[in-house]
Amino acid sequence: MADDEQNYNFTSIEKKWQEYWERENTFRAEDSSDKPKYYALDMFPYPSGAGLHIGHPEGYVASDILARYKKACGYNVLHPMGWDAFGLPAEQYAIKTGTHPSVTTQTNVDNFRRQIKSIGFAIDWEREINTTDPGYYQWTQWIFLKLFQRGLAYVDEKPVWWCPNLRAVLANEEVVDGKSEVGNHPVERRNLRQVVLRITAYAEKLLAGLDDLDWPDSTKRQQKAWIGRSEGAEVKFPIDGKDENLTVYTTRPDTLFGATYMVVAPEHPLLDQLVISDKKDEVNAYVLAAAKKSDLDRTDLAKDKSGVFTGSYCINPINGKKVPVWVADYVLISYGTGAIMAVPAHDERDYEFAQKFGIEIKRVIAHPDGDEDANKLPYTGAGIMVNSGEYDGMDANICKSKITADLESKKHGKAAINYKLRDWIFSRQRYWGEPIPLVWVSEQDYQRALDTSGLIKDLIPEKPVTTEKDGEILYALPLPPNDLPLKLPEFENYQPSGTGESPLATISEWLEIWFDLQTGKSISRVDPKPDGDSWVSATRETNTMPQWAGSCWYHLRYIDPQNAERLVDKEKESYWGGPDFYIGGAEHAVLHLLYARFWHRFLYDEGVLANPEPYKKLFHQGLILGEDGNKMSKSVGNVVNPDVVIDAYGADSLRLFEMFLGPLEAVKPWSEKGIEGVHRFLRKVHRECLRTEKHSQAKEDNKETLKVLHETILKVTEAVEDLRFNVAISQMMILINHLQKVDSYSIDTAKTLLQLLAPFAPHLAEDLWETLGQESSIVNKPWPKADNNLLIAEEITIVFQVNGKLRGQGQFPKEIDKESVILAAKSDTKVQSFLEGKEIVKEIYVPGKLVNLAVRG
RNA sequence: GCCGGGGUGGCGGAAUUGGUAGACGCGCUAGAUUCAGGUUCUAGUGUUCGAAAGGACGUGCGAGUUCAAGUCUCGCCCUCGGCACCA
Repeated sequence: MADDEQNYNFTSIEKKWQEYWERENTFRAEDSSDKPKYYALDMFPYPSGAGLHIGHPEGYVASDILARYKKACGYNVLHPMGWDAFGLPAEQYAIKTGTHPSVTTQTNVDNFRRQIKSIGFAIDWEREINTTDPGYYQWTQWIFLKLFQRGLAYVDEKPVWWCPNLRAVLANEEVVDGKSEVGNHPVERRNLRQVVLRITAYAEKLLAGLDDLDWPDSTKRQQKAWIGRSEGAEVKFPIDGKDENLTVYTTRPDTLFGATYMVVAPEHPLLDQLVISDKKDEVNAYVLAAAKKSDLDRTDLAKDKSGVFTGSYCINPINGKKVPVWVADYVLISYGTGAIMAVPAHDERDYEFAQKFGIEIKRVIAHPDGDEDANKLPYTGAGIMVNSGEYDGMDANICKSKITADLESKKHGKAAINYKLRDWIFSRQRYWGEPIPLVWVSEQDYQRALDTSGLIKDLIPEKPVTTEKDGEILYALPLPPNDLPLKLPEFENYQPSGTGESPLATISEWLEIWFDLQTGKSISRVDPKPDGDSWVSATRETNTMPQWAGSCWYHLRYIDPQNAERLVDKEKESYWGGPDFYIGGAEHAVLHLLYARFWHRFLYDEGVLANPEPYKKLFHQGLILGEDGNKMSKSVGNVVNPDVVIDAYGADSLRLFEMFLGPLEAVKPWSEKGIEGVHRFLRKVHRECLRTEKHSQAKEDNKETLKVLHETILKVTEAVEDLRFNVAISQMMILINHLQKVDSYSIDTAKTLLQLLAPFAPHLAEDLWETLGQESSIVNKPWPKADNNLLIAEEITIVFQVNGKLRGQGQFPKEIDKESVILAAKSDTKVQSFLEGKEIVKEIYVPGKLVNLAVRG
């Protein structure tokens, strides 16, 4: 290596410029500006104790390159960072060690911030947010109260994982192979009181809103499938011998004549009435067995159908025929009406079931063409109606609406739309989450609240939210918004309550309160009851919110992180709008991205926001695997720590390499050798830019240099716009390889290269920019523009093909005509050797590119 | 099972969207610099036949369209994701 002064000392360079950017507030986003705005958002991390993983920076570097590029293009750029810091690991750590989750969280956040800063991102750190700050979750609670007020929150019993040994509710990820992750104890499904959000009320809006989003198609498809809209009909089947109907939902009303039996879910409310006394024991046993199965068991054991005949019959409304009613767990209570009409001839599951239990299979749709498969059942395609009375001969698809209309006119049914989407269980029986700002009062006190004019009355939903506790019906009342945040109480014991309730249920001085029906003020019942009739005794809601809550609206808070009056200032929101670019893992394709769209759309409907959709442009970065091609994991021991990489090669090399690995969206393995390659490239840039003797003697560049330079400007610009950073980097490598080879080049060319490199390797670019005699930071220098005139060479190479195979080439002036080129091709000796004894049947000329002579013989 | 990506050198990946396949990087070979290692530089590097000039073959497999196919069409194989009894 050359002497020390010439060394690329990335450690000191990176430290120097990180301090400079912080001191100068280089990346502060201005709230009002004449410039157009650009808002680049990363999915914010959960600050785990393990620290930053090599996968985190991949997305952050991508958004940072865009942020820096847009800044150079003259935009007012917002690139913020924050912490999604509520969640299970901090609580589990607290249970184990007694350390308060807020302490753990603070330590982890500090570590994450240090690591992220060490990579040199163009982040406006004044806008840092943390979902566990009361000043933040105050507004999470505020949004919840809005949802509550509009009747979009309710309370219901819902099944959750319960571990009798741990006496605690477990999250899905705490259950591994049907056992608790901690201690390997058996777990079961158990119904517990849950707060639920009515996201299904937004199914149609969430579906329709997808159309205009610039998102990966696969993500849109997943959301569509998750919402699962289907069109069909609800059909009423009178129960034989009873004055009652069994209502089913079907997407195939055209197959109604083929309905030879019916199935109700084991949880169906009419099941008791349907079961005849002879069958009671058998059905009860079946229902009990089904109840023990989790959703997963019921769906996993897909192959073998089971069920029991109830002994009852229904009347098919279309033809008056009697059909038996069965109970089977392949029908789910949560979808449609919890009951189906089974058409074995035209549905695979019904077919399998009918085969197994010897039930009639009646074909009602004929195969449209008479090939060998024409008689094969089940047949689920389209066709012509048969065995269907007056409908015979009609096209089945057309018949769907006709039969539905006919049923409707006889009041036997109606057209219906169904969704797979379920309401969102919004409560967790945990400590480390946002407290839900509701209190529970008696029926009389609830009535009084309705009759008492004051703050609370206006915040109560039209339909009361109730729950049953110890045989008494309790009514939910909201805390007033101006009393938020409802803070998590300080607390020493994080052990589960043992009853399935949150640990908060054990803190009686927090739980039991005096509540003012007029103002919503509350104080602990440890204190004496205040004077005044409107004070009543109440208990707080002890559930907390799920981790999703804080991430449902954080994109808004970055716009106005300190605002104590509103969740976001309306003017600022209309200036910044939503993120112009949002990047994060594909694992959030449905849950986070759907929940956030729901809240955002709700706030828009409430007039709080100006835009209906939060994330216009979305991108998923691909996973970075370990060097062995496996997913990085501690147990395999293939985890790469960014701190170690930065120590060895510097942040610029890390940034560059994460982008050079391959397409941003692709899954790709890490490579130690590979990072050495990009590190060499940076060293080469460093060395070449400091070779003053080489560019001081040249005021101008030769034509070839200019061509390569402007090609590079063009390609890097296009590649950055298209998020093809790997291609941009290889083009910069081509340029530096060229500069290294020529005897001299202008200092402007070196500076242009630095500008192109700056978004990728900002520290080195800044440092060399300064060394080359510039006055200030490179980040605000306007992005270079390619000169198209310099891209066109005076001489062009045209290749000669015979029958599509390359046989020669020639240099021509760029204005050359077709005839001359073809003549030249034919005179080429090598081409001639392939033409010998053959007849030319066609001559193709692609201007400026190639000649192809098609020959025969 | 259904839906959706993807199969290009020893490896990561390029290819102006039908027009010179393998850019760029890694690795490897040889040489120069060096006491040596590292660094840096030069040349080479798809397979195969050939001493060479050059030829043949070549983008998972098989067909097809075309003057021309990694790119378009059809069939198949493999692989990676997502969903999974949704009536």
